[in-house]
Amino acid sequence: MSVEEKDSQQPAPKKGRGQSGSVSRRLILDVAAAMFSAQGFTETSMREIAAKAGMRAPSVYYHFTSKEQILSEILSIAIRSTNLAVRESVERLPADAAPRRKIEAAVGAHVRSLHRNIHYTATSVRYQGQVPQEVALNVRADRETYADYWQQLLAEAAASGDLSPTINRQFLQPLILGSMNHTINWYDAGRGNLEELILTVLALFKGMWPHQDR
Amino acid sequence: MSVEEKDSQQPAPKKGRGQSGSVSRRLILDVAAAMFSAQGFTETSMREIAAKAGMRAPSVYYHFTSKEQILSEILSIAIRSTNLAVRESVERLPADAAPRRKIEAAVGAHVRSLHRNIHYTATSVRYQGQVPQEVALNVRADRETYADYWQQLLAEAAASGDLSPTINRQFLQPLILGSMNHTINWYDAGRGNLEELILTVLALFKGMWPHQDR
DNA sequence: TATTATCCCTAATAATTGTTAGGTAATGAG
DNA sequence: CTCATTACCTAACAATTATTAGGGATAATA
Repeated sequence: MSVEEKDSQQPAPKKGRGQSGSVSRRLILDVAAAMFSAQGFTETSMREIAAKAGMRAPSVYYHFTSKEQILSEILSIAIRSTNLAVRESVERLPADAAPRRKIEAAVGAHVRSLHRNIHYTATSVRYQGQVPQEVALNVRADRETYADYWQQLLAEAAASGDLSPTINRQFLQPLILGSMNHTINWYDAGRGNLEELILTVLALFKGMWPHQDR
Repeated sequence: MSVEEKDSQQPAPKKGRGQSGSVSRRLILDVAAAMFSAQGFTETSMREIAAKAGMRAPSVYYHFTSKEQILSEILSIAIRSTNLAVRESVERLPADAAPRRKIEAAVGAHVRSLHRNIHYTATSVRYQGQVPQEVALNVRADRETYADYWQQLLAEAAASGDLSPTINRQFLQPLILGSMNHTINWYDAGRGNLEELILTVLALFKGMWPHQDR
């Protein structure tokens, strides 16, 4: 109350001797994600990360409290961005769209999101259940939120009879997400046509629908 | 010629002060595979491996020349055993079996092999293209042999019209293998029914066949 | 019994790791 | 100009790592 109020003002504090703080922070995340996904977490040292970000290892600790925090933020960014992209693509459909159309939209958005920020998502996919405990706790909520959304989509499809009865629903979600996630290991988005990959995934998964017509 | 010939005789050298050599060797591989698949390669130390095998770290070097050699053998065992199981299951079919039946047999054998030696295969799946260079060179041949076999199965199916034309064949193999391989991350073979998982995979993939009937 | 190969041991080494302590140059505010 | 904040730096540390050197006990062989 007694202090000055500085509402809706970006501080824009250009200080120090190097880059702006948030720029360096994002740069560290970017290079760390690239190296974690290519070599692995433990195989990447703080000295390597710092070097590629144009600084020395101890300077990284000005932006992050530990190496694990870097990993934790990378995983959160990956999961949240995919979660957001998938939701938006589904909500962009007509309100009365069939569950099958929603799931097809979600598949496309998931694959596109995977390959748009490949370094982040590849790190996320590669470290499922293999991250240090503290990191796992931080990311668990984001993971469950996303998994729940897919379960909801599938439950809608099942309720409306859009799912083939020969499909065990318990296995469906991990099978679908797993096969999409695995594309980060072999699909080179720089060379190929991502939309064609999505169409092939949808064609391959036609077995989940009771009618084969489109 | 001048030396004694001991043909077809197992040496069976029970010596030293601990277990028989080959028993310890296999034990080291088993515990290492379990820990590599659970924690990762770099996150597992030679001291830990040795402890679980009932010895001290330097003793491991009596059986293996390096930590990387242990990883290399684990990967080879995983790939070779799956390769063998898949081939045998296909060759067990009638000689004139349709390509579709062969692929379905291969899918079942692959999934069963994955979950039979889960520690070895999980290590293999998790370290695709992320292993030290020397290890990658040793295992590359085994990997390519197995990949070639699948390409052959798929080529047969395509030639006989058993493959849906809307499927991009270039993406088919990695998509199929990827979704199966990813089951090691979520499917608990101890609890569930593996054969039901296989049936669900086959049902889900029905989109690859031009006719939906069976 | 003497010998030898096998299988494991203790002790030690050099290298690398994540992280902390404490300092310094640049910038903007007063 | 003064001063505080920001964003980096060098130096150093304790811990852990894979690996080597060299030794000793066991058991089959001769």
